[in-house]
Amino acid sequence: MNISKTYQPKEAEEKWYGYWLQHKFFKSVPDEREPYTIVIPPPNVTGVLHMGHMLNNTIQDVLIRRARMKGKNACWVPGTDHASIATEAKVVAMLKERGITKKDLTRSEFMTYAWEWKEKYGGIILEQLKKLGASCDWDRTRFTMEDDLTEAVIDTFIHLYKKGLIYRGIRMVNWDPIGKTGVSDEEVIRKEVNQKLYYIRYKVSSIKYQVSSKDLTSDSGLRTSDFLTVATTRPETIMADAAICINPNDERYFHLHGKKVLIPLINREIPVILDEYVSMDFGTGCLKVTPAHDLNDYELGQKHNLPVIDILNDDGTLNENAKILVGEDRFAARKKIAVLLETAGALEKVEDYKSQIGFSERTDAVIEPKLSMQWFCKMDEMAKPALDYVLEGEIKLIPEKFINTYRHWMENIKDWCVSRQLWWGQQIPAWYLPDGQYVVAKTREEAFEQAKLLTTHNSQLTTEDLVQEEDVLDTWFSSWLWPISVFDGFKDPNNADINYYYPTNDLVTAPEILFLWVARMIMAGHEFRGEIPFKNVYLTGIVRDKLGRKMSKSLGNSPDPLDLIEKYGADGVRVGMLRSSPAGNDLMFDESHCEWGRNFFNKVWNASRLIKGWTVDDTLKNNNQVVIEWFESRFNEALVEIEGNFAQYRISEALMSTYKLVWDNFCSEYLEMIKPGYQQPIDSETYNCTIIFFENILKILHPFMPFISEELWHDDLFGQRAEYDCCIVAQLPNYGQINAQLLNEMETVKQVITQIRNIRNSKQISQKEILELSVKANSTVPYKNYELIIKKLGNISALHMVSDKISGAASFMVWSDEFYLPLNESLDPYSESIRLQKEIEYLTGFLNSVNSKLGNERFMNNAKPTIIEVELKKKADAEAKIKILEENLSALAN
RNA sequence: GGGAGUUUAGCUCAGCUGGUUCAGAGCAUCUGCCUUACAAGCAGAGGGUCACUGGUUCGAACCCAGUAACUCCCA
Repeated sequence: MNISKTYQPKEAEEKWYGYWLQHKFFKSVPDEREPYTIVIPPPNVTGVLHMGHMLNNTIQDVLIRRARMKGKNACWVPGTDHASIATEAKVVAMLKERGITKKDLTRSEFMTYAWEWKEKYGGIILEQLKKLGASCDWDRTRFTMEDDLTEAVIDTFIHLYKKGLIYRGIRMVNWDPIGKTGVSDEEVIRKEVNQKLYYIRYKVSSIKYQVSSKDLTSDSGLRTSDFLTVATTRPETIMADAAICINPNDERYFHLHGKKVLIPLINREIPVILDEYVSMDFGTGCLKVTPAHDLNDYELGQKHNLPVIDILNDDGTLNENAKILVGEDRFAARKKIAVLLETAGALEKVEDYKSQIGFSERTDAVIEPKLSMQWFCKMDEMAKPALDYVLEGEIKLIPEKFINTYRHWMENIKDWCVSRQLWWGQQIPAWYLPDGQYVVAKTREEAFEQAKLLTTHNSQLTTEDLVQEEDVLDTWFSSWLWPISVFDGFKDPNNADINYYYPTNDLVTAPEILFLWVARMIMAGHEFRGEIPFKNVYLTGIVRDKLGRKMSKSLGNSPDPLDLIEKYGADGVRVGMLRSSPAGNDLMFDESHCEWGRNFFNKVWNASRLIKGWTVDDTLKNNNQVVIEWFESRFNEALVEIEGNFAQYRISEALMSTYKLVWDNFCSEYLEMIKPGYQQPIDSETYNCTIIFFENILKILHPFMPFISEELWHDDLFGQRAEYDCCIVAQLPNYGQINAQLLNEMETVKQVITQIRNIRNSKQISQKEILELSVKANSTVPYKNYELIIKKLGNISALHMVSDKISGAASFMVWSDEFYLPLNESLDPYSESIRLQKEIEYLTGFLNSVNSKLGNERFMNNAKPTIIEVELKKKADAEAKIKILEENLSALAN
């Protein structure tokens, strides 16, 4: 018998995880049972477990374990994502340590190093998930860049290209001039920086204009009608200007409509255009439009058909298009041009200015918006059915509030830029001919066949002349296929697995990737299988620290999940995470949650120690029948609650229901009620019932706390278990009868006990001092049935049913019943009368409010009959109680 | 700039169909207990202008409108 006062999780965690694996309880193969499937949101292969993963995977594990215990064929597919950007950065860092730079390597050499890195360090996170207790079918582990999944990516790209959904186009990317690469938005760190705002004068070139009086009174930047003034933080880009834009409603500038102006220093003529996009309040109200070097300007330029003049080289120096300062770095050029403008009399003033600037996460270079040729996937056609699935409820978002967000996004969807300027990933299967034309094909040979058809003038073309697109596909272009590709649905569209497991049931993920990932999986499901990929999407919150900051490595505010597991046990961390994390709401993480979890499983542990300490005496008769029946009812009631909570994905509520059942009802109430005196034996009937109750409790605890429940499942308490008789595969108990009257009566009895304890506390009478209790029952509650319970928990020696008040005794009421506790010391009549008066006062106020309701004709006419009934009962109860209290008060006076 | 959300006890959050004098839980606080399962515990207690302003209703934390603060997503 294990007598340790506290449960030691570590040993049990290792033992049982190994046991589960060894007995293949996580393994799933299609059979006749109903499937229940979850595909894991594949974590980055470079990743280490963070708190977000903990929450996310705990929820998935709870769902999958519950499904398993409900007799379903539960299949949780794990895997990792190749994460182009993050992994490539890791590999570059590794190479740097070895003194190798990426640009000295060929693509295939680089890929060799990258795979080496992946094999060595990748997938640590999956090992960490095991520590959490994740019951994934590890035999099914997939990787988004493994051969089969890569083939699926290439095939789907070609499929979409053939459908006309893939095209090339120009797009503004975040350019890192030091790293000489495009970086994703996620890798751009925005910082507030002190800058200067330069006010630059552009000369109006056509002289024909009329002077309006407004020009003279306006305090705008327009000093004379010969000039307009533009405020900019980037004077070095004026050579790339394509227009000046003003708001058409801006009265200050009506005279400029249709005019042209000259760029200072280079005297190139550009038009003044009108667009409401320009804010009249900011700067001078005149905006220089530089399509090549600003995203908004680019869009404005597209709208107004402006030329795109790119004046920057890849390294951030000015190129020939700039005409002046060619070869200078952009920042040096900024300083120099300010001087030139000043000298030319075109610089009106310079102001200090604060604004947000993007920096490259990796090189800390100021990000330069840069136009480049990218590959795109058309979205509008695919978005429509994906939107309908959600609007029509075929796919449920939990919580529902995300439907609005989803719809808004899907109705305003932009084409997806699928190319990335990296090597680690699936290289785009496009092949360029020497003349710049291209074909899309799976292999060089197929590409060559197609290319031959394109070239009429070049019969010399060989396969070697084709150059494959350098860019790889966006990582999401492989993850959007995940629910299909993990079951080989592309390689073999009719295989047993995909037919059985797809569509999957629940997807558990973070709301920030609702569009990046979830929406696209829905599109892919429809496009490639004509079916939804999953039925429910449970969106978790973001794990934040106590200050509300997102937990991140760079802030260093995230605890190491493995340390937490070490400290509080996997079970403790699991329930700690779940406790205050309703779907879609952020979780303010604090270690005290885990402490709470640890205390919870320790309570369960100690309950087992108590039961184990009992000796059974077969000759004893069962005095606890009413308690046993009550707990049965209470247990069934809790089961219904828990089931209801799960049905609505209120997982933290389900946990709280379980917690209350176990801690309050089972430990504090049931066990205390049946507990025999010290070193006294217990009757066999009560003991056997208790064992059954405890086993059922282990079952409902298992999805939340798999390790301790499995450990106790195999305790001596339950005798010898067969090898495969494990909690993980036990079937959840079915509901039985709920005796509502019994539950109500017990609530009343519990109140009586609380009141007795309360009087002890307030009168400073020790819990050990034995008292007698007299009951003047005005209701029909059969207190005698509960005599043993009241005696035991109230430390009462005798329970007298009386028909008269007892003077001089401490008294209290539960509903309309009167209770008297004669004390050794005499009561202070003064404070007792104050107490009674206060209570009467409160009840009178209550009664008045009820009476005013009942006296309100409109209430009587409109309220539902059941509500009126309740009010009438409240009135009767209050009146009866006031009457009794007044009697007691007058008795006190005599 | 566009969209979504949040605001309830000191803290973190519940409150589901509007109906128990305007409310619950855990943590924290206070009081008393080392009572032979558990001090990681037991028995109690205190603590609230349900962000603000209006409206609808017999009745509002809940429905509607507006305001404020904060958060997230997209650009």
